[in-house]
Amino acid sequence: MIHVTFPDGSVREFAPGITGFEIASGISKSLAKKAVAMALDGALSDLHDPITTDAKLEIVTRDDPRALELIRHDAAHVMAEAVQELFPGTQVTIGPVIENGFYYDFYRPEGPFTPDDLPKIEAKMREIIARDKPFTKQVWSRDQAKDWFEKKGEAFKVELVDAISADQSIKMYAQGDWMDLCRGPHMVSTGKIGSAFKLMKVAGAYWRGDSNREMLTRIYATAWHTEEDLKAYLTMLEEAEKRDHRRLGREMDLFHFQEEGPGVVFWHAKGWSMFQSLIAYMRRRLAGAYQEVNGPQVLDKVLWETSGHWGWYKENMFAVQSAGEEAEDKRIFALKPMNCPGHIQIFKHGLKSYRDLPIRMAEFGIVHRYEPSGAMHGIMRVRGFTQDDAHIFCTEADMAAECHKINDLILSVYEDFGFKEVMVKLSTRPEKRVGSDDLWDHAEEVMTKVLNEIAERSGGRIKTGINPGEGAFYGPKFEYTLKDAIGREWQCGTTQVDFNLPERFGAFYVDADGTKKTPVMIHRAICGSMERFLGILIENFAGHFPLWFAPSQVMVTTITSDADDYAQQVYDRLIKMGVKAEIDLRNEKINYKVREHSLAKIPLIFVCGKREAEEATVNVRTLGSQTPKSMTLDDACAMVAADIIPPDLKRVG
RNA sequence: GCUGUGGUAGCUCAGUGGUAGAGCACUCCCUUGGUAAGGGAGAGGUCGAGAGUUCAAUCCUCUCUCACAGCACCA
Repeated sequence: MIHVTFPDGSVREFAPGITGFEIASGISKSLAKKAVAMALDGALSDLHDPITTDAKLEIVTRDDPRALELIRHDAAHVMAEAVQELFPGTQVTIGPVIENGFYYDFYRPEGPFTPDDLPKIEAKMREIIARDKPFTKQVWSRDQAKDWFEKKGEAFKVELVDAISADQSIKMYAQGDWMDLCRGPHMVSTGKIGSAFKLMKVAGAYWRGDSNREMLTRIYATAWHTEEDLKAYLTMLEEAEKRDHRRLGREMDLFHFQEEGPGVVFWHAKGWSMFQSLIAYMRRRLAGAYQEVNGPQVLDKVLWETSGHWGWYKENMFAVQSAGEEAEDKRIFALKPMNCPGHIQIFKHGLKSYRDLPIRMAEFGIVHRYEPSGAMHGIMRVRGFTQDDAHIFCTEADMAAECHKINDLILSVYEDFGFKEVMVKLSTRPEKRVGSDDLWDHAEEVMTKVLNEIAERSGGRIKTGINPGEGAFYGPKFEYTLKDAIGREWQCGTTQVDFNLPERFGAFYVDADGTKKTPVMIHRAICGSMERFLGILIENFAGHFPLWFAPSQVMVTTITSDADDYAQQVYDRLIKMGVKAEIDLRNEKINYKVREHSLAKIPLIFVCGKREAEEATVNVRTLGSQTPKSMTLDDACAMVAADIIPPDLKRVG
């Protein structure tokens, strides 16, 4: 007999081999009817699997949160069946569950699916679900599975069977007449999938993610417990689209792109004002600890050969040469893709003593990288961008302390922009690397210790983790990922220890004993790319920036032209105070002006009418509020003066 | 870079093998209106670029380019 423990703690005895379904049926008919799967010691499995050992058992019903994964997975199988029913000759490959849904990759010699095919496939899926055929499992031998797929012309499945390690069984799941290789588990029948799903889009995807292999046609879909959940998800997508930085950038007149400059940003006045606010803020945060420098934009390729970029990174670099056909100077220069070689030249200029270390060299460096055309995305991924870059030249003994200093700064900066949830991950040695194992052992040891200290000091607020093998070839690194207002994660900051570059360039300092020593170099960025960080801010705030960061803070506007002079005085005063104010004296109704400036997401509208002019007041309308508030001009100015102070300056009082 | 889909006025988009249309925005006129669109008139486009087919191309074909979605990439 085996002992089965139920969620309420009770234990019952059963004969070995009893199934979850049998147990559920024994409890109640309705439970058996509602059950879709079971969890044995927390692991989901098929309801009809035999239970052979003592275990904790939970009967999983369709409304259980864990069933969602099953709904999606089952739906993927149904999608594959629907496709093969509608389009014979289409090969199935893989169809995993992903965040918010699932996809299935198909191979079609006659070309990819089009969006027009989706409604047909979806209708067929609903038909299959209505048939409500049970999912049944069989364990096959490797040869049997290969043979079966070969006969069906499923070359990709044969490859998958081959890839399954010898110690694992080959499981085949059938739903009616249709059968697929699958790890499982599945629900009891296709009918349990329900109707809250929708095919979203078609896309190309490489077989096994390898750009040298076949391009498959992928169908993405979303699936949920209920129609309400589905609707909520679709609404969320619409919301995300509304805060797309490319759209807001246009609507708020921040920047634009045009054909002649793929991947480079035309910053308009308001966007540039934000850009400058960000840099001004960062400069204040660096003051005292860092020296800001500026390296040249264009340098002889020889320098990039020394740094190794010309070998490693050439495909991503822009070469620059005299454009004159008659020019004698045929030297090839490169537009800098990184700032480090420039900083090392500055470090090398003049002898450095151990007393000078650590030297923290910062630059808001503009770099150009030839990104693949398909990689570009608004201001998030561009070919020309500004890094808030710094390089710290220090001794090995300084490393841990410097990493901590950087960490404190990064977390504090993120918090000033309202990002409280941050994840720090340590990337360890990759396969291809430079430096001895001893060196890596030591560096990883130091950084692991730092990582643990970061987690401890934050009191659990900062989550940490390890990315094994993801380090740079020249050293381990920390990567900082923040979470935005709608839960998306963005990797921004990075701290990278480098044993390689200082040596390549022959950088050294004179140590206490008079000998030459190679410094350790730490690369670090906080925002990463200023352009991208601004994009993240735009989407995070959906354009509703905190007052201190808004590119346009106050709009002064009038109700009638009688108040023009007064409004002008208000505007002048705000400008003198350093407020980013604008004035709108147009002969338009106040409704019209309020609507326009609200849509432009200007945080404050100071409405001036005849009454305000007489009483020296302004009527303050805050973005998002329907009820304006009358204030004396002095009070309104005092309020604005207090609220435009950036958070770092507010801290010092 | 790969697969697919697109590019028509500043923006959002309609449209046709006989060289173009709407709404908003813009300019002017009327209107001076108290918190999310007052009314009228006007101006504005080499239909992404090049080549081809055709009597005729914005429309069909090809090449290029840019954008979008996904993949791949992201020292």
